[in-house]
Amino acid sequence: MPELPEVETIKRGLEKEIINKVIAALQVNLPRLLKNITANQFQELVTGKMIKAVQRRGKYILCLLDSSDTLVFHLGMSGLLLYQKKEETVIPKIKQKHNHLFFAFEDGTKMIYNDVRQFGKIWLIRGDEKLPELESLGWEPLGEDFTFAKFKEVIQNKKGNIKSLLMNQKNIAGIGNIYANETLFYAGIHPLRKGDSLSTQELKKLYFAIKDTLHKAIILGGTTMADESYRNLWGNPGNFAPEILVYGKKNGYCPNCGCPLSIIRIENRSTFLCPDCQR
DNA sequence: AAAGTAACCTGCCCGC
DNA sequence: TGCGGGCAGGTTACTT
Repeated sequence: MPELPEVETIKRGLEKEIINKVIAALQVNLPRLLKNITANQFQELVTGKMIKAVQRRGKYILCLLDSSDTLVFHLGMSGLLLYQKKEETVIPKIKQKHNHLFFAFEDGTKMIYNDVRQFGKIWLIRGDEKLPELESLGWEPLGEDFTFAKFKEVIQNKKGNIKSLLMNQKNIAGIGNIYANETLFYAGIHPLRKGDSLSTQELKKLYFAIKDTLHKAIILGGTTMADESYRNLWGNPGNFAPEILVYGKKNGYCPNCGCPLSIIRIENRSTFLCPDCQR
């Protein structure tokens, strides 16, 4: 589910709601989600701690605690973080049986980690210990230091297809299937083109497509497809879906030239493209 | 070195 | 109505 814009939206929600809140109680219903710590240790190290800051790196959410440990979430395909005030109504479409982690704050509010498919992962980084998953991440696509020169450097000498290069988190952190499809369509580049075959002009188009698309998707609160799987902290859908031009458009037509879109599979992921506009 | 496949999970949709 | 197959916004490990 969540790619950079969705994760950023959740991160911004968390900044509004949980900064300076103390985790009074904790309930772990699915210990398997905890990756570098046992449920007992997790309880011990997180209970009573205050959230001092929230950050995003790629598709990861980091909650910095006053103990100098860091709580890290990766939402996988279907993970949700939901915030609830005391007796607030539960969001009907979200099934309570997939609530796997409960963080109860001192003020009576709570944060729930819900995940239908259970591909999400949670870590507790102790002090200044390093988490390999974070260390290996590539450029932050909306970062100021991610210049066109850096983008070109990352792509231009690679032999793999451009879609896989975009989705490889070691190159750029945060692009998933939706935004890879969309940005390649914007740039008019066929997803199977090799990285080292792209001209400077093509790379430039793609670079700006990435910056613009991700930026716009964040402004609109991310993408919630018809199945409504993605929700923000308060259970509301994002508004980028109407802006989507090719992803998920089975039997759809190119908004540029009107010809039928094709679907191919790359690394076992559905890839939507216009065979005419993307070359 | 790169590309393909399977695995981890549950749920939904479609065709028969 | 039910069943089976395929698919879903991610990542990793293993095989060709």
